[in-house]
Amino acid sequence: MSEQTEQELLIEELGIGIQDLLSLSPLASRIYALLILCSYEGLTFEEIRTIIKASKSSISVNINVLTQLNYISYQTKPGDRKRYFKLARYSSIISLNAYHTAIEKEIKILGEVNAFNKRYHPEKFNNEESLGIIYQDYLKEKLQLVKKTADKMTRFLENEK
Amino acid sequence: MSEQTEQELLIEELGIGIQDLLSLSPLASRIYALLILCSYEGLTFEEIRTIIKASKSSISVNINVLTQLNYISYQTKPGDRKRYFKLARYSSIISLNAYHTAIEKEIKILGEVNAFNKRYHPEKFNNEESLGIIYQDYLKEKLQLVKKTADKMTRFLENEK
DNA sequence: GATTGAGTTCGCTACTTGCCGAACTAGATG
DNA sequence: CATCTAGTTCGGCAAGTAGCGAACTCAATC
Repeated sequence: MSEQTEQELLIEELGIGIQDLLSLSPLASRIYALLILCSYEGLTFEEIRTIIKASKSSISVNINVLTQLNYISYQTKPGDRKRYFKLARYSSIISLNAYHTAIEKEIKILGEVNAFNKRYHPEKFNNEESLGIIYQDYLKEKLQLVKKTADKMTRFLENEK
Repeated sequence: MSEQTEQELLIEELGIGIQDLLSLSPLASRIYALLILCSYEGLTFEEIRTIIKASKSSISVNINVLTQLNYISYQTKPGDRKRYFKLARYSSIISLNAYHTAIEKEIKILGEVNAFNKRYHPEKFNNEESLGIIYQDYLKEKLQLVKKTADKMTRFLENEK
């Protein structure tokens, strides 16, 4: 299988993963996937367009979304109007942070649910509390893990700057 | 604030959380949320309908979806045609397992991406490998955590049967 | 055997999403 | 100042979703 074909298949597969994980549009996910696979030197608007096979307008909109979210960034070169798109340096950390926030919210809601049950259904709380607490612990551990990973990544990126 | 009002607010909040987390429809998520809050004795179709304020048909469809997915189940009583819906005993474990599968898939894709980069962009792999490996480790730890939690819950539920 | 009650099925509508093409803008370059 | 190139904006269309109401089924009861 050629690099191109292999890349195309990976973009589709990875794209769907990204779509589920970050809730981006299919096109935005494919662009993100492409830049994960080969953005070291940066790809131009036209290069992205040819590989992804979508209209100028859609590419434009979705590149802007990804830029806004800090998932991608671009460089320019003197005497060259094109922009060279690549993964944003801290993109992985950005998305981990978004995940961190989501977990915090889940913990908050779970706390409210537990409080509600404790107050209005104390009779069944023996049961619920324990399942609730196991889940609460799980969320807290996950939060730790995410934070630890983000820190590890930051350290790594700072080092090789 | 009355129990009712508080419950309604919690259903909305928790419902949205469930919707994002399990990708269920808004209505299915609200029903699930309701049963999380007060399903110990089981709620009838009509009770659910009055609290959630939706049409019979929509309630029917969404209850069936939740049942299919093993998130909820029901009991019947002799000489009573109604069904009494409640959380399925293992619902939390069911959803943790779904999550487990999703993480495994993510690990697989990440492996493919790393292999692709190693093969076609070895020059930049020093960098990529390290970020890739940090993320790989993170996913593996998360997988462990999910498994551990599911086991803990299973043990708990077996015990108090 | 007619009626009631619990739930299902079907057809429809309103809304949202994702993308496209065509027209446009703005900053170089001849 | 005209032109070319990189990218944006706008209007619209096609497909998918969520939910509704009305008609239906099927079992139990009178």
